[in-house]
Amino acid sequence: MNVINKSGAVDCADCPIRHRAVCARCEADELARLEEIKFYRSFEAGQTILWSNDPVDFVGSVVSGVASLSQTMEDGRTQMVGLLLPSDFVGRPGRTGSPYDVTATTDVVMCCFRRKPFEKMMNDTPHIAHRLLEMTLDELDAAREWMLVLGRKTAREKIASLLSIIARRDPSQNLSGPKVAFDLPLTREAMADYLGLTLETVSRQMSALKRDGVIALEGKRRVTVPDMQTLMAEAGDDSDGGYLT
Amino acid sequence: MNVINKSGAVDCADCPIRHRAVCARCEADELARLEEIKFYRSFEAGQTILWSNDPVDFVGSVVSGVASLSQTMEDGRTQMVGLLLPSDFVGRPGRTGSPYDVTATTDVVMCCFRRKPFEKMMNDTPHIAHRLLEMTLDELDAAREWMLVLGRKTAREKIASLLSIIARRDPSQNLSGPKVAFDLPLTREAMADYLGLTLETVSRQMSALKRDGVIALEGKRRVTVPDMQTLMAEAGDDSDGGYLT
DNA sequence: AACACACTTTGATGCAGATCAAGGGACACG
DNA sequence: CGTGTCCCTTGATCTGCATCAAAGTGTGTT
Repeated sequence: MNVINKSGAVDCADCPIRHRAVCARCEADELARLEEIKFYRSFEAGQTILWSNDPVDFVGSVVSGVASLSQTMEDGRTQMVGLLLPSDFVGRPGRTGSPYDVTATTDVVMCCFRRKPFEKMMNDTPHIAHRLLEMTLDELDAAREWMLVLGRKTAREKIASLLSIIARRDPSQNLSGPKVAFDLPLTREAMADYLGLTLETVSRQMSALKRDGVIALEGKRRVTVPDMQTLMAEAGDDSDGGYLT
Repeated sequence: MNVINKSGAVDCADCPIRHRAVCARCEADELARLEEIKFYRSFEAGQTILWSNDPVDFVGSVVSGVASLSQTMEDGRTQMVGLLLPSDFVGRPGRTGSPYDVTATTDVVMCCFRRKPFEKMMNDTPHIAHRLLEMTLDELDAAREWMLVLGRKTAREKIASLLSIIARRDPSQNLSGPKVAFDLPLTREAMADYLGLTLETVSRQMSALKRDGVIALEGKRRVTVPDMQTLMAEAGDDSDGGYLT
């Protein structure tokens, strides 16, 4: 089912997510302890990383790629409830399973820790627990921002909001100029599941934003945003970055 | 604007939320330190507890009553993003403001801690930080469950979901029998803001659930649920409590 | 008792997005 | 080279909820 990453053990010091993941605050000796309980796993695009309520014996961080958390009702309606980008954490210390399905939407590499020793370390060292609290509070804020999108925004605003978020979190951006370009890591259907729409509506609104010059498309996935301010205005967000009063 | 609670200092040992709030895990000496930095504040129904992005110098717990977190767009559309019941925590250590408006929906009493000393205590004693992490993870799960409601459920299912949640969290329930009764702490408009609907739709669906015998109403606010299983089926949730596989 | 005010209900109509349906482009594979 | 599989786009129609409008209920005030 899952392929052990061929690159094998990477030194934490060289890790691309070293300064943003749950281990960001760890000292050298703490990293050494983490190295002992860590292992890498790779997942191909489309693979399920874990099923809701299935017990698992690890927690971990996304090192590269994009994964998604989703919930499905009995009749098949599904809602994505989180997008996991590099450095995001998977699993909940103290629980043996996730209430959501976790799926790789692109190829994904994860840095996993065996659950029991990880929980022990959380109790021993405050750095990990503090960082996890900080990350969880950030995720809660993101989830609440998303509730506004789901509950009150129009289809066009929803699409613009999703594109803004992806653009903002894309590491390959130089945010100096207003112009921005990136690859969508999601199919139209995944976008629909994230936005509470149908894939047809997503497609139509993408076409509309393109027709209106808010975005440009090369192929299906490559998106260019000529002016980020315009996109954010379409999203219904505060016109500025939103941090000035 | 705000009235200091006449009851003055309550002994933590007698506090009604002692075992569920952020202080749940504290030892006697830690409680003593908290007592030194705590104070009570009361708010009347409808009062704003704090405005989004306004700096505040305290964090705290809801002791009694119900408050709500909400976000508002420039054009006035608003979405409630959290319901704060007794024991829930308000504020984020390390930040001076909340990104949401916090409003009292009923009369509310809060147990507040001055920010700086509280943050210091979080660093000194792991009990508070651990409890806060646990509570934040629970809130994140609740927010994600709500995303499914907002994104994928019909108006009728949304109403049934809200009623289920309020019934489940109401402390005055004996959950032995299938029959349950409670007072709605929310106006139709507040329900609409929570569910991403208009107040007219909320009213219509309440009437429909009543007509169909799923709920009974005495006055506008008192709700009786003859059979909790039926209500949960209407909410589109797994027929059981949802914890058996 | 009469009125004001806040909240709720109900009815009539319109529209955004869902649903149903068909077809197009890119890529893999025999 | 043809065929299958994914993914995406576009069109036609339908429908659930929003919107606009009016009237009902309960509570406090004078």
